[in-house]
Formats: sequence, structure tokens, C-alpha cells
Amino acid sequence: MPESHSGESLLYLTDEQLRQGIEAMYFAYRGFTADPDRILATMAYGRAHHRAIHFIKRAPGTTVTNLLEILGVTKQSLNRVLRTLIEDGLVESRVGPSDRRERNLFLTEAGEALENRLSDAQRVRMRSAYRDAGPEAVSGFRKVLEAMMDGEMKRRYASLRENGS
Amino acid sequence: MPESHSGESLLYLTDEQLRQGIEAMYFAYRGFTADPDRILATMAYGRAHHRAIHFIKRAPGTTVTNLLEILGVTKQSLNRVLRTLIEDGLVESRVGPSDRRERNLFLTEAGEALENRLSDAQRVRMRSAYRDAGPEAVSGFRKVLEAMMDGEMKRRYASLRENGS
DNA sequence: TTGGAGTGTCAACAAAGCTGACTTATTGTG
DNA sequence: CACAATAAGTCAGCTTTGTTGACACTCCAA
Repeated sequence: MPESHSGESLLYLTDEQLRQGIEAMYFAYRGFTADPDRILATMAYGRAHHRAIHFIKRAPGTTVTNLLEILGVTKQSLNRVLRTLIEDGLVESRVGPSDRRERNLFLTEAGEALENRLSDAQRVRMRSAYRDAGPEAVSGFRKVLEAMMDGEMKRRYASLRENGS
Repeated sequence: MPESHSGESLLYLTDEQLRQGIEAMYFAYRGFTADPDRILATMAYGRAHHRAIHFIKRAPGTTVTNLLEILGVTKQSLNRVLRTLIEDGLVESRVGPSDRRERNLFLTEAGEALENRLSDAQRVRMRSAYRDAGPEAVSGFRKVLEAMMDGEMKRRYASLRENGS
């Protein structure tokens, strides 16, 4: 893949082409969230619950403060979501073993089960989009997305990649 | 950490790789909306106003029903937003020339000005992401996004592309 | 022992979505 | 013409998810 002429053809990107990219991003994001949203709507949960569950699954034992930073919401907002998840037995909050002010968050079996349903639905769509677009498109997709993140988000995203995989 | 995922390696897309795509989409979308959000926060507007302005700019003279379909929200929800935009003199609502039940929506000069500020901000980020990622990445990005849309969204997206460009 | 960090919670509020039930024009059709 | 259907707008009320601000409690570290 020659990167050499990268600048040139980009110089001719019109506002109209950029606008189409913006609209593609908007419509695609709606597709991206549609499947989990449908599942969540059948229970008393919303997208905020999904996000919490997702990142607890991703980094089991994470603290509340850490989750707060990843999600970028206020403590009060997250706490409302977290509280219902704990009450419903989807999330377990354990007192931190070294620092007992901290709470380490884990998914229970029921929590894992819901997380699976949700991310399965999302992965099915993602996988099919990847298949339709082809392997080279996928790496381009990822490159543009990463370039589109704020510096702070990029940091968070990268730190998750270190843990995972 | 092998970075190169091109070619036949797609057949072996792991759940973990898909999960990274999901997270990239999540963080990127936040970057995508961050700049307009910052501008909107300084006035009494939110993302819903931005979307209305965006699509009126895109399809001047559009009817309320058409906008409703593109945005996929209820009449009541859109109306609340539209009403403030009309009151504030950013949007003009003209009685339809052929069918007087319809209202054709247009941006006023002030509306155009705000639209420009918002989409400039968004385009700057988009352009810089495109430049960072390179031209080939851009076409891949667009391919995956289109494949990720729901059928209905894809239709709406395509119909906008016909008009524009 | 005291300051500050991590957590949880109360109250109040706002944005933006929703449902359901209407009204008012206007248009097209039988 | 009469009437049903369509486009738009509105009222009331509810939900989710975000926000501030204030405060309490626990615990770590200097």
C-alpha cells in the first residue's frame, strides 16, 4: 500500500464530499446502535446501561472513577445507572482489596448473559458490514475512526486495546 | 502486536477485533459531535437543532413530513425544535405553493450563518481525519459506514446523495 | 490528625426523545 | 357538494440521560 501520494488526491476533497462523510457517519451510527437499542427497549434499560455493561465486561474489576473517565459522564449520572444494574443483579460491586474506598465492578452471570446478547447483535452487524466492504475497507475504516477521535478519547481507546487482545 | 490485517485475515476476525471496531465507532462518534456540541452549548441549542439545520440546508424547501422521515423522530419532538428555530429567525417556513397544507422549510441568512459555523467545525475534523488516514482509507471508511446502515437509512442517505453533489 | 481522594446520595433541573388525543387547514374523491 | 384523508401544529404527560451543587462517609497518606 503506497502511502506516498496521500496528500494529492485529498486536496480535491470538496465540502460536498466531506458533507457526505458527515451524513454517512450519522446514519451509520444509528444503524450501529439500532440492534442493542431494540433489545434494551424490551427491558427497563437504555444505552447508558449498555455502555456501562460493555466497559465493565471489557475491564473487569474497573473502579467507578475509571469508568467515569471512560464514559465521560458525571458521577451522579453513572451512579443512577450502576445502581439499577447492581440492584437487578447484573453487576457486582466489591470493595477494593488494597484501597477499601474503591469499588471494583464485575458482571454477574446474568450480566454476562445480557452483555453477550447485546454485543452479539452488534457484532453481527459489524461483521456483515466488514464482509460487505471487504478487508481493505476495514483497515481504512479503522484508520479514519482513530483519526477522528479527540486526543483524550484516543488515549482511552488505546488503553483499552492494551488490556484486551 | 501484528497490526496488518489485510487480505484473507478477515476470515479470522475474532470477537475481540469486532469489539475494537465497536469501541472505535463509539469514541469516534464522540469526536465527531464534539465540535458542533461546543458551539451549540454557547447558545440555547442542542444536537437536535443541529440536525434540523443540517438537513434543511441540505434540502432547502423540504417539507416537515420529509424532515420527519429523515430524522426518524416524532412530529412533536421535531416541532419543539423547529418552533424555536423559526422564532429565533434561523428557519423560515413558507406555505407550500402547490399544496398549501405543506410547509417548505428554508434557512434564513442567520440560519445559513450558523449552519456554516457548525459544519465548518465538523468538516475541519473530518478533513484532518481523512488527511491523516490517507485516500485509500477514506474510501474504505465510506464503504463500511454504508454497509453498517439499516436498509431504511441507506435509502435516505442515497436519496440525499442524489439531490446534492 | 488532618487534608484530600473515591464513592454514594439528595434535590433540582434540562434536552430530547416518546405516546395519545386533539385541532385546523386544505386537498382530493366519491 | 360532502366527507375522508393528509399536513401541520399543539397540549399534556412521561422517560432516559445528561447536568450542578451540596453534602456525608470512608480511608489513605503526609
